Amino acid sequence: MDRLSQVFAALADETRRDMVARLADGDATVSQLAGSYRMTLQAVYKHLRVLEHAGLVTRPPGPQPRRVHLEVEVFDLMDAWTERYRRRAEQRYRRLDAVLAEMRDEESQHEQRGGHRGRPEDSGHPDDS
Amino acid sequence: MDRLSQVFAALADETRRDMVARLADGDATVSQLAGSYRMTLQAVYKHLRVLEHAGLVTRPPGPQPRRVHLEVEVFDLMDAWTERYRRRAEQRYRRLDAVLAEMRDEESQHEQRGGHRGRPEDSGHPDDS
DNA sequence: CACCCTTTCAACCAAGAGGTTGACTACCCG
DNA sequence: CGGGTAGTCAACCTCTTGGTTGAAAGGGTG
Repeated sequence: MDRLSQVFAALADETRRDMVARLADGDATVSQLAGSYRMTLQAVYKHLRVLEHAGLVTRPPGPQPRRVHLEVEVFDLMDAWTERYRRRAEQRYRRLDAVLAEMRDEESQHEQRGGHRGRPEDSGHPDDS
Repeated sequence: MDRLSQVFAALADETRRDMVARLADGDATVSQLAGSYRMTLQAVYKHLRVLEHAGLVTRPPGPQPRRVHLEVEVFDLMDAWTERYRRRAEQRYRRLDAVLAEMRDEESQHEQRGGHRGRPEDSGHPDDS
């Protein structure tokens, strides 16, 4: 499972998102966190491990009450991904607008002509995910 | 399952993320999409339904080759969420920096004094996810 | 109408995720 | 050293997920 999948999967769970929210206000220990949820400590611990494997959270080793720390930089990963495709889609819209504008221009130049219904499709996409 | 969970869960799958990438370059039909993956058309269709339920994709009803359309606005939902907690964590850092600076100041004012090791913890968090 | 292509539904299966209980390890403090 | 608290591991259960095959609708076009 690649990194991005792990991050998205980690945040797809409401409990884990709530933990992130909780940790944004300050580090906490496993048992402190467990106090907030109606499930066993072990279940909370499992959630924590998911967040940890996704890199959303770190637990610097040390003395007994180990504190869980949120690593917000991981959000940048998601942002980069979404931004990439948001941008592409927007560019496509702009291109489409341009094409439509062009068609309008042509139509108004030589008024009334046959219906040209060519679909500008089928441009092979370069297959990067 | 709430909306945000659906969106994150939808994007937690590599195949579905690739579909989003593919659709960012233009709408496509189910069978066109299916051509790109080494799984049955029905499996692709299932993925599409997940994306659709998450609101990441729409399929305006109409004549037979139904085209799948990407709805990038949904990304705003995720952005809003991440931004919220990123901001909180940053504010917390700033506050921590301020506290540390203050401690340094006090120390340098009346040089050498007893160790005051009060942990500024336990501020009840307002429990919103 | 009959055909063909696209889309959709349904039943089934293997693997994974979220949760539980129970036991075991690690550390701190008296 | 002994006990208590915090953290961890492991086995088990159930429900969901990603995938399969097989079959049924939908809807243009000859």
